[in-house]
Amino acid sequence: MKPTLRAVAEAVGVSRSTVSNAYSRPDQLSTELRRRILDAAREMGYPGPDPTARSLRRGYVGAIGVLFTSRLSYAFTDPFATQFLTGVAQAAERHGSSLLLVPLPADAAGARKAVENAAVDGFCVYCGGDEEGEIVDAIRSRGLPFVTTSARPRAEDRWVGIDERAAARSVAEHLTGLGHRRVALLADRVLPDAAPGPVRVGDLADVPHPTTRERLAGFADAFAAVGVDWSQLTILSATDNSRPAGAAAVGAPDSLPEPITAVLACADVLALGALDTLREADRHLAVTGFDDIAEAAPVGLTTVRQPGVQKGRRAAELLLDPPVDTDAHQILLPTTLVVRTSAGPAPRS
Amino acid sequence: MKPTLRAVAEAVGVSRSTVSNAYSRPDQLSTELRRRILDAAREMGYPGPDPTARSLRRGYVGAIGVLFTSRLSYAFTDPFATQFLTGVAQAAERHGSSLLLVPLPADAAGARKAVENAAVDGFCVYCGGDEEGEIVDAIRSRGLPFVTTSARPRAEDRWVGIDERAAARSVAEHLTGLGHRRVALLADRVLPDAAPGPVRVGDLADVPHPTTRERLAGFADAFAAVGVDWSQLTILSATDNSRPAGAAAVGAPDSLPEPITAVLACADVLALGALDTLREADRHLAVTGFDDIAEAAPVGLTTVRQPGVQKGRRAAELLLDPPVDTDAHQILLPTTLVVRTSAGPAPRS
DNA sequence: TTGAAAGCGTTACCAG
DNA sequence: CTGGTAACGCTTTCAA
Repeated sequence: MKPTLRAVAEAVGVSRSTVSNAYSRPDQLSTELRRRILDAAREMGYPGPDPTARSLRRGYVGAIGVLFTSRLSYAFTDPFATQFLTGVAQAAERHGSSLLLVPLPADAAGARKAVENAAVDGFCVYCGGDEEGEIVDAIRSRGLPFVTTSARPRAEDRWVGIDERAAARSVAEHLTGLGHRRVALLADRVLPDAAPGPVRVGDLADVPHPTTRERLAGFADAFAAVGVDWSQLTILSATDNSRPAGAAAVGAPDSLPEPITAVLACADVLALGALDTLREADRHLAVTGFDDIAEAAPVGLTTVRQPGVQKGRRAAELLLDPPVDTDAHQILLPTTLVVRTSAGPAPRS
Repeated sequence: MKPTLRAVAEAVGVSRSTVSNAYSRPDQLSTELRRRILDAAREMGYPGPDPTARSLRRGYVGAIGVLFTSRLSYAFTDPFATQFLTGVAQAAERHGSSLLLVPLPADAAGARKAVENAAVDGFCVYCGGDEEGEIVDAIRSRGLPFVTTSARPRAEDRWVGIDERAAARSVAEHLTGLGHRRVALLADRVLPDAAPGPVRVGDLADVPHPTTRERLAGFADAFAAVGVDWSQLTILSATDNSRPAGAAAVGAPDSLPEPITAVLACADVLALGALDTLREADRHLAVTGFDDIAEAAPVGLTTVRQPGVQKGRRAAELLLDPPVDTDAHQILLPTTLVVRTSAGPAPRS
């Protein structure tokens, strides 16, 4: 039986408040008495105030939650997610908070429940898909602060992110500038249950994931500007945001519905996978990525850089000490086109 | 003002227990009543039972803590730590638990406090240094279960790990087999405040970190077996367990106290750093690592593989559903010597 | 500087 | 199946 604060109080012969003060407000009692209490506590094996009870009473937990749409183990496997988490961890650490990593079940009800059960002071919503609405709703009804990082939210909510569409457009323009006209766009789960490979997407609005939607739209913008419209673009869907899934999605490049000269991926990991497949097939198409993860540079991947660590850090800061000025509640981070060698000029046809 | 369970009860005209049951024990009331309660709750904006209050009452949190000795952001940066976390996350996820990542301040008192304040059901102690004693002590006095992963603990404690010494010895024997006799051992913080580079270590017992101590001992075993004793080995200390720190520790290879033909690192990241420096200096020494992280294969690093993901997974499992048989509370994982190209035969002198 | 009283929001037990 | 009562372990006024 663990001793409680009460037991210590009785043993020392003081009131519970005094013992509590000995731990939490040393200035409220004499050094000598405090010493006596702490000593007695140690002797009795009292481990200090129970964190749960303390949280309940104080209304403050000392931890922030990070919500992952995909499997939790993903968090440590995906390079961009890792960058983001590093940033969050930096800010949390400085603030003295812990990080609660919350895996979200795929079903909306389960996700809601996960949010409702997390003992935290606020949430970083990392990359929600279409279920983000449900999640945000659950957080809001708990009355906790949160920061989102994908599609731009309501004006009153906190957000840190990039201009997805413009960023995507910038790589795509690089490709149109190089003469590419027949291209494939590669993204994770373009449509809900798509098999790996080409899919028909009648309308961009059908794409569930907002970030993917924005990036595809950005790509499309650039091609539209040179007279290539949406229906002429090949869309490749991966089953996952991972290198193998990217490789699988490209499949047999020669059997694609349309001949292409370039692949524009919505993430570096996908682009890397595409490169794997193409190298295997000995095809030399132009490939571009998105994010600029560490693995991109060594293989010369042309991509758009977004500051992942900073994104995480600023998200956590927004949560932990929000700027008084509400105008500063939404932070737009810069992106840069990083031109390397993976995307050369289109072959003259 | 967030509504509470009590408010819902009053609104519906039932007792608090009934509302509570509606959430936590659906079988305790009629479907119809439950529906009415849940509907009313939704309407009032009641987000469901407060997680903190629930934890206090139930005596169960639904989260396990992972304790990091080094900076928290390390967790996502260090490849081996990442593997470990992935494993922990897998197990936690399956069990429906969240992961609380707890950064430990460098000072013992702070670390103790961090442990005492974490609202969790148990701890995975990842890689404690010499302060592990203090930490384990704090956990124990809270009466929570824990699993450690470094030096083998008391018989009654849970542990998952490898035979550090034998594993280290196996790489070292590979090197002695190749004829190496004058070598340097490279490790993270061999002595408490060592500057990067060579240090004198009179006695292995002076090395604070138990894992490092074991690995160095294993290396030494192999060399002792061929007549090279401890005092003839050069010890290189890094300031950190990272690639740059490894690079810095090797410093100017030609200015080392003794000429060497090989560097045995206690971690792949350090070995990688050493390789960076040596390549820079155009020196072609043999280099070996430890862990077999993903980056090891591409550069042909000879190393010892330990199953990182599995280590994390089994640690978490040991915590989440401990085997009834206490004999199974300590799990020894296998290691394998992985011979690649980074360590060739010693030059004939 | 100390202590008494009043919760924080739940859930468990047990009687009805 | 329902509801009253008593905690869970602590912190925080507020008055002494």
